[in-house]
Amino acid sequence: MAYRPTHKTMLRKAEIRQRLLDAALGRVAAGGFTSLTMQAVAAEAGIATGAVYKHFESKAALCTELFRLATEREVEVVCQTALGEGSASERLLKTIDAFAMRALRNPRLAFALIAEPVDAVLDAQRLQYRQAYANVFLELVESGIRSGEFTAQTPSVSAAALVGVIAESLVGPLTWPTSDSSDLKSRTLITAIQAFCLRAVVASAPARL
Amino acid sequence: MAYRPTHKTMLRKAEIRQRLLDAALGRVAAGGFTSLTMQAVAAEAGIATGAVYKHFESKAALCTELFRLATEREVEVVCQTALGEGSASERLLKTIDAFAMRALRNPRLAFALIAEPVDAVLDAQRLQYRQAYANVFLELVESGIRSGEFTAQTPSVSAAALVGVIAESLVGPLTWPTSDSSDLKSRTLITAIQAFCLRAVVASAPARL
DNA sequence: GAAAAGTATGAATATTGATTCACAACTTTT
DNA sequence: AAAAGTTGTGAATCAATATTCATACTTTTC
Repeated sequence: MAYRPTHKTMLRKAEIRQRLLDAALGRVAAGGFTSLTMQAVAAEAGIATGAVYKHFESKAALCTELFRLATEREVEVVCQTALGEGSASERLLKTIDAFAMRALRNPRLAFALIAEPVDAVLDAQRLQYRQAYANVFLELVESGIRSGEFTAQTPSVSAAALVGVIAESLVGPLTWPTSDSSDLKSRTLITAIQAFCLRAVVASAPARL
Repeated sequence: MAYRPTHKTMLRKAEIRQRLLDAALGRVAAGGFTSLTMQAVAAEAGIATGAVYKHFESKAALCTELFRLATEREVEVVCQTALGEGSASERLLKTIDAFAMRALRNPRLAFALIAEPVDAVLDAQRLQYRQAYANVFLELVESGIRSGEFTAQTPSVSAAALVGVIAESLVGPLTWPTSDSSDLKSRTLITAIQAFCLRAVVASAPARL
């Protein structure tokens, strides 16, 4: 034998792989999956087009990994909030806030992850992503029902509906490039969304937190 | 001079144009905008590829027209229900039912119209489409508030949120190919969605219709 | 430093599908 | 029926990208 990958080379390889993912994420955040070309990613990462294929089987593989990473992070944050401390209502409000703030801070990326279809593979992943959010809300709703804070309802439907409310209410603001996340409008918007969601699950008079 | 289009020829042209639109709609209903190729449309309409361009400037033009027709029809139906007879709550329930039934009856088309992005031009149109629905709900919500049936809320946000609830709750069932619109599951699903929406706008104890 | 294994290059190839084009066929006018 | 305008044909062209490939460079082992 004559060559074995060593720590140093593997580190280097991992680093380039990371650079590729970063470049890809940058692309998507800037112009959606549409603007994600292998050429552009390679160039941005500082290597030749062909070399990308030493790190990722195909464009689909790259997208898949990218999607997984991006969404894992997002879901993690939301999950933390949704299943943390406090009453179910409090957690619902906080979760909506967290989700919306993150989305408004990076509208293009949020849109790409939430709505922009690319191909069959990614679409399937996106469904998983939404499902992941829905699952978080599912637990939240169920705990709210158990504790008596929320009215009787079909938790799976409510969970999907909550995801829908949030996503749809944000698509407009996300698409219109008016996205000042520190803006007064954003605050007002988020508050209104929170109120809507709370009423939907609580059903009694809208608790003022 | 020597030739002027006459009634007969114009009729024939209009008929072929219609055939093209039908073929295109069929395609979209079957496999989304992705499967809408000029070749396929031409073949399905029984003419040659190039001839399509005698009827539509470009693929984009064809898509635009198709979208306009399909959505106009849908919005019309929903609008009729939403702004017709009855209390605001009744109308809300009926509207959700109408929307959902239509969507479940033709899931692929509904998905294409609601969510599948294609290009900038169409995306803009889709926003208009959703906006059109939102506008219908906006009037509905406002009338509900005026009549005292609905609680105080930000009507524009509620309108978008309602569109979101309905769309998102249906995406799963729409994507899973389990779509029996006459199915018991569909009924149950729709009922749950209705209840969620009603609570969200009414806020007092969930009216039993 | 030579062999082995891996990685990088980037131009060439392949693919997919919109669009064009030279030409044929059909309609109306005179 | 010849002229002029319109529509139809379908293969060729164009464009945009993903993917491959012959070749060159790097790193490790001996």
